[in-house]
Amino acid sequence: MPKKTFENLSDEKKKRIFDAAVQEFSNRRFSEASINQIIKTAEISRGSFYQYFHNKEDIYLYMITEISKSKMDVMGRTEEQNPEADFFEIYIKMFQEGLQWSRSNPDYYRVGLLMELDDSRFIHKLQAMAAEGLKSLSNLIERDKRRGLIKPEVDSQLVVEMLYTLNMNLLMKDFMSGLEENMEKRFINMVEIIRGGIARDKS
Amino acid sequence: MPKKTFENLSDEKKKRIFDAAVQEFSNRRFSEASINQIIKTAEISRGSFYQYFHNKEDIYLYMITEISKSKMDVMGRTEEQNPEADFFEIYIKMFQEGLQWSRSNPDYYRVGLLMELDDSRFIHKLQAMAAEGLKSLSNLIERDKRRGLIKPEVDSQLVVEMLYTLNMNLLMKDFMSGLEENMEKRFINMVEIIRGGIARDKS
DNA sequence: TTGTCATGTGACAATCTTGTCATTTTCTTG
DNA sequence: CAAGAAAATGACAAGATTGTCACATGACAA
Repeated sequence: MPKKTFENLSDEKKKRIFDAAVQEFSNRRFSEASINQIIKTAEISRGSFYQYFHNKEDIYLYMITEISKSKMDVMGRTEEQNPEADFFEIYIKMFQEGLQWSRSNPDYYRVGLLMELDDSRFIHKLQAMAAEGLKSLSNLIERDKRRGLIKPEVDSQLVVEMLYTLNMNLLMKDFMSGLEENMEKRFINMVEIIRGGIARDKS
Repeated sequence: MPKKTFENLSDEKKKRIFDAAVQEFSNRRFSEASINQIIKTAEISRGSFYQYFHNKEDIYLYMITEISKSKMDVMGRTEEQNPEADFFEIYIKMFQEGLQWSRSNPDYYRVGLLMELDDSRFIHKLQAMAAEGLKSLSNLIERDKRRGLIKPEVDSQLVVEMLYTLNMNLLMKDFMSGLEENMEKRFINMVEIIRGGIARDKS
């Protein structure tokens, strides 16, 4: 949590600092990011920084929170929109919306990917928290089991992990290389393979 | 390539340095690993180090090469052993052998995983080279297509990537958390899902 | 105008890092 | 044994990093 002194700042200055943080954390992993760079970009003094934030973790958390807010505004309502859609329809839709969001907020998106790459204690805690969010997905799979769409013996948690892993890997490659041409096609391809692997045999 | 002065060293000293490098690179990513730590562990002076190697990349490459040799001695013959086995049988066998190798050489194994996590230019080049090795796997899939075991429209390259990604993710988790109880079971579970997704419908 | 108080500042200490180089030590060979 | 070659050494330069702290500044109220 930023200190009270930070809250007191003008919106303009707060934004300047936030943007500087995004700039840094979207180019270097948390453990490699430098406060020096942030204060240089934000044009504040070293002393000020420590008057606003306790340390690097503090500003990172602040930034992540802000970004999450922004993402929540755009996404997170896919599930409610089509209550009748099956798991894979919803999942693909979510992917596409995520893609759209990442295209309009490339920096925020890069922050997220770099977070995935980090291996500091601190970041691992955050990742664990994020993983909680995946539970709702496995609930969807369970529902489709009851509907008779998915084999009952399938480990839904495992499937969610698989999809998440493959998804992340795909985004990561895109992020690193910049080529994303048939990314969506590849994504759907992968999802279809898994769907085929867990779908209940038609009979 | 290490300098000639390094080659001239006694086997004992070479091993001492190699072991020190393994110790460091199995605990920190390439970009974070410190030469200081290596020379301290190996008990050589700073000057000596630079008389043996050009820089950090140099010793890393040397170490990776040695590790690869050691792994090649143990693995890499799975495919030839059962020329009649189908792709998934071979793949699972490979995984199991790899697991065994990693258990008898945990440090080498950690080096490999940390390499996967790094994002420096240098390491990316190495990763690209390693990826070449995956081609032989997609050949196996192609063969199984011809055998009528796998749907002809499947993108074999994509399947290999999926398996590789999932595999890595599994190993990584194990690496981080230390719990590996039902790892093999989970692995087979995942592989079976993909197999089900690309297998030709029985008819 | 003056006193108070929140805020801004950058020099500083304390740690790191890599790569170099003049010097010393050890080895080898005539 | 003695001279010349090869190897080992660690101090050093030059560059980072984070967090602290004594002080400067400026706003606001009495």
